[in-house]
Amino acid sequence: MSRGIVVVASSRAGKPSRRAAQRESTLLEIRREGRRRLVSEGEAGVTLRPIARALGLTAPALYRYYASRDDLLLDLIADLYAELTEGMERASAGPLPQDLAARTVAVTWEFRRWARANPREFQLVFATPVGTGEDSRTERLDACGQRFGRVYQTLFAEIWQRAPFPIPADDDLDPRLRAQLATWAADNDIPLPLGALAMFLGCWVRIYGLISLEVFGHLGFALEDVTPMYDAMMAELGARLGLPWRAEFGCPEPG
Amino acid sequence: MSRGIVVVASSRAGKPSRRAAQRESTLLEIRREGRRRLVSEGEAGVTLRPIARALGLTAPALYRYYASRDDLLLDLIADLYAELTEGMERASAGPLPQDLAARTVAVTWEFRRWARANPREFQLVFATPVGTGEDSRTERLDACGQRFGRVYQTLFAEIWQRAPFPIPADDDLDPRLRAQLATWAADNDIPLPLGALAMFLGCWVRIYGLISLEVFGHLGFALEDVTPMYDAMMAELGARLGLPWRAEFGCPEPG
DNA sequence: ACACTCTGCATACACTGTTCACTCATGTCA
DNA sequence: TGACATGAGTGAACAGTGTATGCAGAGTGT
Repeated sequence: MSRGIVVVASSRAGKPSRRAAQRESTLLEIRREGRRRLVSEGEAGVTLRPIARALGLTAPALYRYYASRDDLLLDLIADLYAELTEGMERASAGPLPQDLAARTVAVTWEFRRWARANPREFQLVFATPVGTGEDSRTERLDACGQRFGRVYQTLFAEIWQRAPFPIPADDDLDPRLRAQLATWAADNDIPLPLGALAMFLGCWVRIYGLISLEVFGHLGFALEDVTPMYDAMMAELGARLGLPWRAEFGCPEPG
Repeated sequence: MSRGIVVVASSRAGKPSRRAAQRESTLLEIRREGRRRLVSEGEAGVTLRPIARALGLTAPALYRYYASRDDLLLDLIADLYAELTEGMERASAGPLPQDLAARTVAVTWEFRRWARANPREFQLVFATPVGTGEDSRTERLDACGQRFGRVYQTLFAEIWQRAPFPIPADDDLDPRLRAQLATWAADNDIPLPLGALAMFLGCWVRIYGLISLEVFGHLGFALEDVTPMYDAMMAELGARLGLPWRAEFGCPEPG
């Protein structure tokens, strides 16, 4: 289902017809309003009638723009997801290109910042079981996920290529794990040794694990403020990756 | 609100009156039916009318047992959570008490088993932002969380006390982190050095991170079957904790 | 000016959680 | 045993929800 909405054709020339412009505008308004509700009240707060009312419409009118509520929601989530990725890409491009340590810090900090600023969206994107919802959902978010993953993957590859760091030898890897890593590397043309890939996954597990635990409040039993532990983890990861760490990488701001 | 239901008084003597027994029975049926729907269709699938219909009642009747749908849901989630903890406690008690490596493996394996068998409940319990829902929710689940945490905490303390393993010195810890760990240890009478506590949190981050990523399908981009990586991680954690690892700890079964 | 498409609306349907007034069986007490 | 209170369950109703249908009117291309 879910693909019942056809993009309106613009008038033959390049300039969009008045109607197409109007459509684009209300489409934007719908997303803006929906997003506000998603962020402030969570997934359940995205309901059609209030959204429609906010722009002077009625609920069925929204079906001219989205085939279903789920479609709208998916669009909103994908938007947030894309924004996260763009933020991380910007963060990665912020420091000098050759300052890989600073770029790693900036990217991960942006990830954490976004997660803490948008806990509900973080849950929707990063902590929702697969197979929940329709396939279109999984499909679309997978596309976003690939772009997200590329940020870390390219950064990691750069780090390795600039200055290889100690990794486990292929023979030290579980044969089953080794086979999977080999498949992954081959399918995606990743020019890294298998041990480095294992290391990459290990780093991702720790970054994701710590930030998730923080966002979901599952470190409160021990830590009131996760930032010091986050800093310590990043420093350790930096050390393992052979990144020259600097004092300024620690985050001064509390909470 | 949410506490509008008073337990019916049993007749003066110990034996429950016929009515109290009946009540207990239908209460159980409600939970059983609700649980089935929660597991099979997720949080949104727990709706009053179908549950009531399943036991030959109407929806308002359920309000004699639960003050609201949220209350019922909370009960169901807490039940699942408690079952997880009990499963892990059983797993910890399975091997010989002095075989700490086997107990660690068994406990964590049970955690992973439960998470994969109940992804939706795993999300509800371990991956839902704090502050979502009412305070009673947070409160109740926190109580369950404490019991859950105790399984790992006691096991970890036993490991350390039996045979201390290398830990960072206090001076090597970030002062802010050190202070938080000290507070935590003091408030809960944990007889472990601060470095060991940092290590505990680090282990928890990795276990939680890997299992979450698996359950939420965020390792599929690289690994088809997470078990080998899980085994590798457990072996590494075991090595760090000085646990004598044995080949049989690896899980033979795929997927 | 025509025909056509697209937008939006009113209505309706089947749901949802929840409240209210009411009935009727059960339990308690004089 | 009779009187009374309690507690379980009901049907009706309310305010919501997503969604389907049919119809009006505006925008657009010929």
